[in-house]
Amino acid sequence: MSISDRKKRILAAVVDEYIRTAEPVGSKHLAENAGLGCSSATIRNELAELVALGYLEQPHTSAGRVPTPMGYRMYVNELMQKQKYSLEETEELNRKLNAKLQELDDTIVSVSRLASQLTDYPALALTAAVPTTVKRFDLIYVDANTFIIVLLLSNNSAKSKLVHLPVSVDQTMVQKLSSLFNSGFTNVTEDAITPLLIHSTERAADDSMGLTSVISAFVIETLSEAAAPAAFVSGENRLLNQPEFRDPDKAHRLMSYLSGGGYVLPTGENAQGSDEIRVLIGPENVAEELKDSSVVIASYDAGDNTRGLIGIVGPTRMDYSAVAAKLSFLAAGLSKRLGGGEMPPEGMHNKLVIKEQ
Amino acid sequence: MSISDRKKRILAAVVDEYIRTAEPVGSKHLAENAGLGCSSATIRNELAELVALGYLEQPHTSAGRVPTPMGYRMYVNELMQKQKYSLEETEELNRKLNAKLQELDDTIVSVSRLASQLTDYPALALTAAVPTTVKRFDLIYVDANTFIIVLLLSNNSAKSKLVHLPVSVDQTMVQKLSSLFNSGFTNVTEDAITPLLIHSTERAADDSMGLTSVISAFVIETLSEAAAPAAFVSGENRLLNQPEFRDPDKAHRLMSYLSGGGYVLPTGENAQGSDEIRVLIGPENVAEELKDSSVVIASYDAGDNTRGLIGIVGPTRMDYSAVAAKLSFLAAGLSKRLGGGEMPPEGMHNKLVIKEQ
DNA sequence: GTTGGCACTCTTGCTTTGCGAGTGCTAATA
DNA sequence: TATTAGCACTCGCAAAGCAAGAGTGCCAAC
Repeated sequence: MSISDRKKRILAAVVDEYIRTAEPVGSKHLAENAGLGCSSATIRNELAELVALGYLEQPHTSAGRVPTPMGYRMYVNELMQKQKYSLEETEELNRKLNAKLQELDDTIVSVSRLASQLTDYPALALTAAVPTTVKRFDLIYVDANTFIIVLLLSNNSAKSKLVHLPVSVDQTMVQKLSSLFNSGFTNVTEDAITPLLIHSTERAADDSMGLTSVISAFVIETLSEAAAPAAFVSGENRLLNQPEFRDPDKAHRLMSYLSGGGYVLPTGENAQGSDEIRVLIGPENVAEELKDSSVVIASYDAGDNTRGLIGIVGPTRMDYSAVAAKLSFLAAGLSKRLGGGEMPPEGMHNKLVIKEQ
Repeated sequence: MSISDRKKRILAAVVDEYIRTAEPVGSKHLAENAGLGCSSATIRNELAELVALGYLEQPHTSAGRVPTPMGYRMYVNELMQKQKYSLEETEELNRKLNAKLQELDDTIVSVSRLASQLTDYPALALTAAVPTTVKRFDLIYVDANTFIIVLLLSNNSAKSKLVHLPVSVDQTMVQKLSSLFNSGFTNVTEDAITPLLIHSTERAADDSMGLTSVISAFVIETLSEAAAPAAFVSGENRLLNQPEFRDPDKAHRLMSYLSGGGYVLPTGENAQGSDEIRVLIGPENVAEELKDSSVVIASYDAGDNTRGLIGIVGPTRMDYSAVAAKLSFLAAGLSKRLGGGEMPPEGMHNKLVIKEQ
């Protein structure tokens, strides 16, 4: 069912104002400031209907109106003004992003931190879950008691570990193991590495010192670590900036839920989705702890046809527009760095596609 | 100046009770519950003197007494009952610690997390600052455009990085570089790797493709990363459990200070100190943000004659005794794992040495 | 030096009260 | 029929007032 154009304008004005001030907004204020061209009485009538329709509610008789989750939904889907960044702002963002992206290793962590900084809400990041394999093995003989395992992974990273042994190994044994692992343990995922395989390798190498199991343990650990989607949370404490979290108990509940890990982000169905931003408003969230918060999620191309997620948590009274724009920008930046994606061309990254849940 | 024995007993009772309840404690309550064997009137006289001496204060006339930082200091130095763990408790702690220590990599992070969990205060960890060098270089030739750099560091860890090149290199060049780096870049600290050294290596290798600079950049980055003392904070949000941080602004201030990094821990002078626990009470802290909080710090043996720090932040009304015991236990566990230290024998790890600041 | 007693102080929580914001309704108007 | 002005009404909120209770300081007696 559609609602009149004027109702939409009024609803948008209410949401905008409420986002700004966190105070219920009244008819008089709208008449004076929203430029709707009608009197407060008219607006009152419209507001009453919007309440009846479920888009707004009043905390109590004779307070102003406050958006319901349904009201936010409508706002996000249809009414919200898309943020446009000026050239300078784009450059500023790019500068910040690039500064973060310098630090190679934990790109996602630092981008999530940046997201939190930019939005002043807590941020979450979920790395893509990619089935990973070992592409190549190297064992570097250091001395009789020491060698280094080097794994080249299918996600194009190299992992290494120094192994110290109580017994001595000779160089030929190291070479034998190296070639055995290269033939038997490459290009298979973690679950293909069975105790059976390990055992047969051990026999083939004539290894009585447990080297085989040390190496395979490292392989298994590395693969599972690389494959598991890791979750990061940053800036939890920014919640305390929001008036709706002035109650320390409430804040604490959500914060400990957040630092418990990012189960917040729906891990499924992020395979396809492209540049769209997903918004989960209040009760749309599955987790009980999030029932009166909102989550905004962007997904990024993590390479290998996989996608990771980056998101923001805040009160339902969230600046959806600004948050969506920023996340979209960051996700594009991540995609560019990690996947085959491209930064959206100048002035285009504001073309957000908001997908209804 | 020393104070009477009874005053000490009263002071201890006040601090204990205040730690427990966070409420100012009155004379009547002490007379009834502290087992001091004298009447409330007597206690009132003593309390008045303790106030005059600066160990206690009253928030306002006719409220109970509250310890001053000086009062806490006295408590920590002389009065506090050392926590003793029963056999079961020791085992429980050991079990938890060992569970954490399984996860190899970020031992310190997980121990700091455990510390926060156990104490219900935010925890900090600072890894030891060790000048690190490369002991050995390996370059693994993967294909014409790809090779892996493997560094064996003086702290007995191996670091690796996959390098992808736009141009092709032949295997002999990789070998040449490998031997050059092994002779020129090993056993020197980061600051010995000058642009001059890099440049001369580049010429010696006849490298026109910038391989030398890629490799040396990785070396420098790895060394500085390994050498820099990293700081971790966990469980900031537990602050919100403390009544003194019910004011969201206050909590927020401290929390963002904390997540800004662990500049909280005095990094210097941790070289020698052994099993002692250091306590910084309120204004004894240098950082403005900590002036009405307390910090408890234990140091652990991180091997190579270096020591790291692990600490707890909380209100001055902190359960010093419990915190000190737990930190001491964890530090001993870390020392055992990382350094040459030993777990204190059964029933001995309660022998805390509290060092005055 | 210790204790019981007592008047005094000051916080805290509760209830009361007045105010103002904002509404809903009605009647007049375009 | 849609809009507007006017007005009475409701309700939350903050200031004010009040009673209770906790704790003190002091004094006189032991």
